[in-house]
Amino acid sequence: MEAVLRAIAEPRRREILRLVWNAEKPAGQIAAHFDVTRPAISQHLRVLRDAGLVTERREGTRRLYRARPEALAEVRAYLEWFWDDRLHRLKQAAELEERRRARHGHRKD
Amino acid sequence: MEAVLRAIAEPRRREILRLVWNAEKPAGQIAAHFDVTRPAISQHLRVLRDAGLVTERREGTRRLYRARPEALAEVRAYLEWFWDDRLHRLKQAAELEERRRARHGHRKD
DNA sequence: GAAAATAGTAAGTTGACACTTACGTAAGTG
DNA sequence: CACTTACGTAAGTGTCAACTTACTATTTTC
Repeated sequence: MEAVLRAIAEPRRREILRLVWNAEKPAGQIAAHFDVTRPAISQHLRVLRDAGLVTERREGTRRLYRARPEALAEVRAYLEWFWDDRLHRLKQAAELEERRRARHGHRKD
Repeated sequence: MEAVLRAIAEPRRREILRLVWNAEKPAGQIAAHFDVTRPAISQHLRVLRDAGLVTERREGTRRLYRARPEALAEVRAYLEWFWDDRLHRLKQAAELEERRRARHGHRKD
């Protein structure tokens, strides 16, 4: 999740994700859409791959990339979980309790 | 949107968001939850505020922060828009057209 | 109005990261 | 088997971001 959020925080990587969302595309074709060098895109693709946002498939000398929508679905789920304030209330209650205990003699520093 | 994504890519800022999700809290109380210095949290709060993820309200000498769920809602909406591949298809079609025109004589480099 | 409480700002340091050029690698092609 | 094609990796560079310590600013309190 951490890796996914960091990955999509970068505009160029979001753009790459868009490019390979519907159809898989070779790295070169992806790179052709940008004004940075090919190695730069190669590195972005690695970040996306490590985050699970794209898959890589080799075909001859080419490498075909495709988005993995499930990974973005995780982000959506995460945000919805974040959103759901029943969970927040639970968390806050726990923290309140913890602080109460801290005041009752267990000095922390 | 850009700012929001960058802001929530940082774990500590997500944690801050959680802390002020239900109730507004003074900066000091927020900082007390972390093992970094108060100025560091102050700077995180600024990032969150600039991204529209929290609001600031001054009360006496304290500054009370509260999450602005609408901002996260924007992210959700963005992701859902991203998700919706009908839009992707439109975008891809436009790009295809652009490439076709490029081949018809307008060399790019 | 001096002192305390609560907080942000300034300036410097460190590490991460997005890039570059140069090189390495692996599969097709004459 | 040299050569090309398509791509990644290595190594170096500049910038930005998260942190620190020191300082400043703004209330409230006595």
